[in-house]
Amino acid sequence: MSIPILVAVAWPYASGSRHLGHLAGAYLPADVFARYQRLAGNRVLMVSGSDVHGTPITVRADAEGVTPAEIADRYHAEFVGDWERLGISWDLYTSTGTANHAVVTHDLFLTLLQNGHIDKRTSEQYFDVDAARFLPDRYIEGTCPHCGYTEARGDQCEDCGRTLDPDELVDPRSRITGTVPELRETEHFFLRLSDFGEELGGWLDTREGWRRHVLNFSRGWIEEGLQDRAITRDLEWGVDVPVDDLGPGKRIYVWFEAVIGYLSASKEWAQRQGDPEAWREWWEGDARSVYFIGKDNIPFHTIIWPGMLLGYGGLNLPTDVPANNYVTFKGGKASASRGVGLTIGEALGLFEADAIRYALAASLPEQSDTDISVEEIGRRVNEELVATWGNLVNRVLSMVHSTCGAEVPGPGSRTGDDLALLDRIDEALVRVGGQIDRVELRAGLRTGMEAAAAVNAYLNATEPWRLAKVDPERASVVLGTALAAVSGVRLALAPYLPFSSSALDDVLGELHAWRRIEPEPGTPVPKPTPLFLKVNLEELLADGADGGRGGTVG
RNA sequence: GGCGACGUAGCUCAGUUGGUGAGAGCGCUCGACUCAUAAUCGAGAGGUCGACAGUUCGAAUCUGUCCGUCGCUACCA
Repeated sequence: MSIPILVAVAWPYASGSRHLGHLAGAYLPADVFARYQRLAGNRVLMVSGSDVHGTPITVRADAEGVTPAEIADRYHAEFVGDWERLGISWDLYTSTGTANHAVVTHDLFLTLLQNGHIDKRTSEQYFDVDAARFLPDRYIEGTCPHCGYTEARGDQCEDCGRTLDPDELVDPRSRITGTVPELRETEHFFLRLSDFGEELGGWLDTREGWRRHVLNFSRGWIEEGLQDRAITRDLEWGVDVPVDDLGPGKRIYVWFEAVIGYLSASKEWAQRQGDPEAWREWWEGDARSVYFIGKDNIPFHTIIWPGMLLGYGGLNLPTDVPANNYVTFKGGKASASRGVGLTIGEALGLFEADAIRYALAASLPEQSDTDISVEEIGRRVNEELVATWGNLVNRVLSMVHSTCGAEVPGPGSRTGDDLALLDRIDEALVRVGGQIDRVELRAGLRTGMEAAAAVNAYLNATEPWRLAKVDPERASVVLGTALAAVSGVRLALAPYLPFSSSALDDVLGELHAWRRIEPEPGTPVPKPTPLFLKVNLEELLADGADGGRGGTVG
């Protein structure tokens, strides 16, 4: 039975490099899930893209003296390169800067407006007279009322860490002109989230299999009472507002617009397929939609986006939002800007892609935050990935090469022990499939590695290197069995380790289904090269690649 | 301050709705093997499950208090 499954993945913010925490939080788990579902025969649509709007990008652009588009383009290109090198298997990776995205955003906005879920309200905001524009919180500086820090921003004091409102600042001044801003009335559109509180609460109560921290967090939000939220801003950079009664200088705010990316990307994908209506298969009826995000994104995906979908009507709400917790580096929250943890690019300079994928998949913060370091990644790679799996492949292929005439042997007559091993592997495949389907990805990887260990144990028990001298026929059967078992383990690990998996295509055949395949007898088996490189930790650390200082900041 | 969590073997982490003697990987000790990237396999040692009090026939698992850690509380997403 083939099911349409939308794999919706958090939109990375194109304001700077993403780090391993982001990778472990959303992109890697989504990719493992999607790769498995495709092998299982389901119709996967995996989409995401770069989020290119919002204030931090304009702040960075101002600081560097370039346009926001240049910042967004730079990091979008970097992300695309990261995904390529990591093997993240998008059906479409786009951005929120496309014309299509604006069209879809306008459709959502206008429909919600027409349905009465968006209204217009007036508030007071700081206005820079010289620059003739309203100022986002981050564009206002002043003295922190709590600690006296003179460079505090309108949204937060970076010295004492407290969050602020701009009107709390002593001696506020504009970051653009340095003049004293004045409060002026401004109009903005608001999403009437409060319209959906009851319905969303009821919907959450029907969710089964959701992670506890995701449900707790979401219910907490609803119990506190949903606040209507402004969805436009006084900005020049963003999707424009599709009605003109607000006047110029207003844009749709990123959090409203970015989540729409899941839908606009699906539509863009359909258009590229030459079948503009094809997206409906994943958004209507009996489709599954699974949103892979970090925990900081939970309310946007369990409250706000579902609310928008309810208000729009006719589209599926998320089936599951298996949000991850954080990966910390030596106890500190990863942050590229503070030099804590490794960016994806830095990590790819130190480790092979599959090595990174393995180490992170083994440490995914599915239940609680997990801690990682360069040393820990290296240890996982050397003592688990290389020792258990890479070495198993190498020892089996080496023996087949040297004792089976350098080709895949026929099955021969397998004994009960041989068949028991293969049964064990097939059971593991069923288990791994179930675990990945439930997004228990660490457990699935563990199951796959245990299967590899079982093959190692089988070899130690049957000792084909000795049989080769006394009973070549039996040795051939054992090695053929071991190779068939390796074929199954390789499939179990394929969603996690796509590069090393496909490196075995020549000997073991290409993967097309979630079912162990018998290697084709007679297939040439050359002298193997190691599947993974061992990590030289001392060298890495001597080069200063310690992933930052770690520890806690602030 | 408010909110959400977390504190389980040396390290990193699992422990569904409370109930056979508390688990895994790695590390450590001992043993087997030597085909394989000094890799593998087996056995073992090691924890009063942060502290205190309570509910219960019975709690790592529920309640309260305390100590410690983290995240959120943004016109970041």
